Amino acid sequence: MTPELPRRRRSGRVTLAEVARAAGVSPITVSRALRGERAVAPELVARARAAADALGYVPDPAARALASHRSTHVAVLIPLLSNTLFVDLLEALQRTLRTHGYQTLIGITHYDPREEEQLLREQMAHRPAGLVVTGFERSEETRALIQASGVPCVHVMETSRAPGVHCVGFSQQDAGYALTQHLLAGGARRIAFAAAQLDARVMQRAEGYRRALREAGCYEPALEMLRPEPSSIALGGHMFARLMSESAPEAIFFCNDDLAQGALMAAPRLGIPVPGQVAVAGFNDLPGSDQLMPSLTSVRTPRETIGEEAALMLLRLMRGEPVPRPCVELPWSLVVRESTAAPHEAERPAKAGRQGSSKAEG
Amino acid sequence: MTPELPRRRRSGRVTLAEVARAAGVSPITVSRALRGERAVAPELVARARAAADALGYVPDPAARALASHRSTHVAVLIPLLSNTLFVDLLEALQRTLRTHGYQTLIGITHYDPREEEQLLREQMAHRPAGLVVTGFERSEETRALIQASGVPCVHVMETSRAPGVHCVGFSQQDAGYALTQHLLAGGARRIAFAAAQLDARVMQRAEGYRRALREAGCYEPALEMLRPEPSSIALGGHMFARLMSESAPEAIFFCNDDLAQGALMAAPRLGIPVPGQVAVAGFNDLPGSDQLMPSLTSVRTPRETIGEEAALMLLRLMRGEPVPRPCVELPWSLVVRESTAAPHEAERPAKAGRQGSSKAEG
DNA sequence: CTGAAAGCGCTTACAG
DNA sequence: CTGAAAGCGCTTACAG
Repeated sequence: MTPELPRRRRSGRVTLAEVARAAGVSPITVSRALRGERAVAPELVARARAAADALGYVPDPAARALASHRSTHVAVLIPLLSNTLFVDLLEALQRTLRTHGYQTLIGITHYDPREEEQLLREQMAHRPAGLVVTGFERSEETRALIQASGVPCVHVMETSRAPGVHCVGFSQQDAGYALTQHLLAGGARRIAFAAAQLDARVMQRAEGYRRALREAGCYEPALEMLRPEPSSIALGGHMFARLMSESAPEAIFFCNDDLAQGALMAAPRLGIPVPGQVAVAGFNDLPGSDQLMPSLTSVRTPRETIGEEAALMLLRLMRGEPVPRPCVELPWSLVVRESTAAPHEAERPAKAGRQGSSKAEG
Repeated sequence: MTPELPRRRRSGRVTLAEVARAAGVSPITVSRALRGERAVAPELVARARAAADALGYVPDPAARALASHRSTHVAVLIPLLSNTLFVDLLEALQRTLRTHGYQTLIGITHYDPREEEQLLREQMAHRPAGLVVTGFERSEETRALIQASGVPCVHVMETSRAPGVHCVGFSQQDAGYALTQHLLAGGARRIAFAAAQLDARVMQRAEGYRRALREAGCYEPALEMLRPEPSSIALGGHMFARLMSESAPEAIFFCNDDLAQGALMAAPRLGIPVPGQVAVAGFNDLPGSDQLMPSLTSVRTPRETIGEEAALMLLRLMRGEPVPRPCVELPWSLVVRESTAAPHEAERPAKAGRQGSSKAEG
């Protein structure tokens, strides 16, 4: 007959106190031993670890967060999940953070500053240990919220040398410049820039495009087609059709592979040979770009590495460790494929040169 | 001169006690009022709300979780994020849960039962209020873990009438059957089934395919090409090339649009007219399938609705409310496009029939 | 290097 | 319908 104990509110999980009792030390010592904090006598660390393992102890994140004012959550704000670019970034980020005991909370902003602000407010209520945000374009309120919170924050995809800013990205402008130079090298002079969404990164690519064309003395503002709506494969097809009928450029730099893929899919319907009549290039090198006919020239962006590096930087910040370089700029590479082959190349059998790619440092 | 108070560990946030003081009631009453629990006098509810708003009170999720043994986190386990299918599901899920005050923690299993188990263990440590898992295929340990935890769980993408099981999905088999019937109706007899990944849902589509062909008296096991590796656009191209050279079927049912898109992209390189020589169909209707040339016949799957319905079901379970139907089966629709056009249709101008789609209930 | 006390901010369980 | 007390499981801040 088990005695009727006073009603408890225990959750059934093994607690630190139980581990301490088993190990024959105080709960605080177990806490310190398990967290690797301070100098605890090696022997006690071993005893604490053994007892914790034996009992299957799992620290309670809620109790930990309440007592320490810091959770093991990292809030991540990205514009979209329906773009492989951000999925790759997120997977790398999440994998790296998880290895170090942190959970990732994802907020999807849909490129809307107010949505971003709302998401951030909600996430801040959960006392995240760290924060990852996309780029630098956001509302003043959001910026102030981040600043005032004191939560370590890493910016991804773009770079900035501003003091106090932590970021991991690459030079969108340099990549846009290099891609445009590649188109110029193919002999094109009338080169269009076709973009949608028009976020900061897209506009930085546009700047690279302009710089290259100005240097070559053939910048024509009329050859820019800038559309504010979300980017999509279908939109790429429409933009391609309009561009070809209205200004018939010799080459088109689409601000991302979604649009460029749409152009390549629309081309046979429109009876426009690519690259025979017009060269086409994209950006980000998304799945499918290497398989289309013709295969698509693009810029391979280092999103996995950005995710990994950003996670590592944030881990240092969250632990209060010094960060060697607050601004990490990563290399990208130009991937040259059939869609921008020079005329004489285009006449070769379709398969030739498909795997060709040249690298350029960002 | 501010008096030197004893060092506190306050986090700076507004607490329930402060709201209570401002409202002139006890903290418990404010707690109850804000949570809408029990019958609190309407006047006190109003006072509590007003005070909370005035002070900008945000409940501390960690304290709440610690005291109540339940968090506001919902753990979601999905195989991948690099497939629009799951992204659409997840976005709907997250949007609906967020509206009701729940956060979503995403775990990506990569179709690996051990990874799923590991992720679940980590997430369970955070006392999730609810759980969403993909399908029914998992390790016995994982199943036991879910069962023993007592955490409400909803299964998505597939359905099961097993007692005690909560699920939202559609009949993968019926959809596979209907798609195969469509191919038969186009006059094809030698119809191949080409699949990768081979998860439970893919094999249910295969069952639908087999059922339809057996009924028509033309099932040939040799026309099934089942590959265990992950599905991709490139793999679809390879499988298409092999199928056409080895068994030259009249139609191919690819288990998903990734593979089918790869086939459509490879076809012109291989000089194989689609649908002239072979009809091609996919599954899930992913972005790009309507833009390719020829556009791709597929099955539009109700992933957004699944996400929404699963979230609503889980909300009821988490609140302890009765669930009207524990197994929700949603309709899908057949989207007929150019890639399976009958011979006489294929000769019409390419644009004809592109937007055509017929609906069938699942 | 180790520990007893107090506290994090909430909710449960019990009274009234 | 309302509240005083106790407790959730951990860590901080202070001593020794």
